[in-house]
Amino acid sequence: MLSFTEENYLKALLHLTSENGDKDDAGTNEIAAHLNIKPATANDMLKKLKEKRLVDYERYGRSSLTISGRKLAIEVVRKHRLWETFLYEKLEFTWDEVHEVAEQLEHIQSAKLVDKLDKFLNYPAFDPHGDMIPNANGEMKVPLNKTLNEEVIGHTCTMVAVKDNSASFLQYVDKVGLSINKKIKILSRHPYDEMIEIEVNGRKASVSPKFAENIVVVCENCSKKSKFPLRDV
Amino acid sequence: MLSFTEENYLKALLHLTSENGDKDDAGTNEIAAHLNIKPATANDMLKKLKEKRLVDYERYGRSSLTISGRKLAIEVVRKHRLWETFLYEKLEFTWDEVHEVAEQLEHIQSAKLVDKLDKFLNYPAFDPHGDMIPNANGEMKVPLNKTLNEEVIGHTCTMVAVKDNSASFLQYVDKVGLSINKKIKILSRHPYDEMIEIEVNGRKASVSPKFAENIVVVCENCSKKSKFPLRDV
DNA sequence: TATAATTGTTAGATAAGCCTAACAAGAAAA
DNA sequence: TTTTCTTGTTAGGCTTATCTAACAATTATA
Repeated sequence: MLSFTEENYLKALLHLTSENGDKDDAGTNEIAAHLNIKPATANDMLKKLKEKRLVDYERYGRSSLTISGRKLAIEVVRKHRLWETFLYEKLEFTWDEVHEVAEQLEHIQSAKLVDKLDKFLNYPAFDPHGDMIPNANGEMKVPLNKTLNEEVIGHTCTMVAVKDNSASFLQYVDKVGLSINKKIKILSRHPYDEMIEIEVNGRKASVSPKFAENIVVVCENCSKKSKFPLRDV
Repeated sequence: MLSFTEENYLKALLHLTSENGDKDDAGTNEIAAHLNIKPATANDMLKKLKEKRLVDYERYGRSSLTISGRKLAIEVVRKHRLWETFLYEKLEFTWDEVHEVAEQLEHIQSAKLVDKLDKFLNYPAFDPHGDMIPNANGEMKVPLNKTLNEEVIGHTCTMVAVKDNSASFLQYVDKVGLSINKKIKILSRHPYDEMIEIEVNGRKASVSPKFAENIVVVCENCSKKSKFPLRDV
């Protein structure tokens, strides 16, 4: 069982490597800065996590997660984003309030809790910030930054974000029955005026290309790649 | 801000005093035993909590909570029982699984979270074990162990427990739309056969005295006393 | 390549929360 | 009332996670 602190180091390492792009390892100072602690402290912890076989660390070298470390880190990220989604969707928190509380909730130890929460939220793929939520196997759908207007007929996609934040547009979105994480099925497209027939929550609606242009979606059928790939152990 | 540990000491003291009846103070050994730690450790903490004005402690004397200590302890109990209710009612946990996870969740710091959770659960008065949940002011309704059959016409009561645990009875309970924490309004009683007309979730139903005899309720109108009274500060 | 700047490490200290072992105070019993 | 038992306290240690200050290795620069 890991301490809160240890979990936070793993999470930091995940974010500094796989997540924020190019690099696949991180320096001690960098890790310390990310966690708002001193390099000396991070150094001690890296040695401890190396002992536990969660981090690859060598004296004066850069550090990265082992496979087991990565798995645990992804589990923490999964919990964080599920809790953020819960706070936002069920408890009326605003998107900017969720992070702080989720930082605490992500450390609750109970496999059953996470799985039941996931089910309760209907297996969301994205949190209120639009970040991907790993599923129980650590896999994620990578968003393709497609708009609803570009979606293939017959496919089912998930709404990720809006491009237009005006009150009038958001009210329209609401009226159609759409919101973040809603599943949208593309039924057809009228050749005459390009109007798109969609289905949301079993309810049909017809939207214009202009409207569809401002809805960002990810298509479950089109993308399979994981942001934090969990190579086989 | 209190640590998890400090919160647990306050909770222990609350349970050893106001809750479990007669005594209104607790000995050092008793507190230590309740928390599964050594008396020496408890002794240190009692001195620390006295410094923080949360506990009344004197050398070689028995300890009790101050008004502020009691308030904080009740807040922890409130959170514990709200989380138990959430796990049971929303996440399909069984009543014997909720405690362990709630022991962790009760320490999450966020006033907004507690209040929103309370609202989300529709301000429940009892947790899955039938224990009273303090409201935002630390007040609780004391159950009177009344059965539905004894309830006054016109009053609204809350279902707390069942006396008969047979499958056939529980299915009947379910069919009528009843479950723990459901609010029941007593509409009338037919003089001919003593059948009781009730309203649950806006739905009317007619139940027999035999049925009503096996439903334990607490009447919001009949009891006002708090189990952990929060005297005025 | 020699020096300067950056980055990483070690040693020693502190605070929280726990322990054991020895001792002191108070209560009960002889 | 003296002895014994129970209860509570103190002193000194341990671990985790943090710090500062001094030092070492690596990398960049002149």
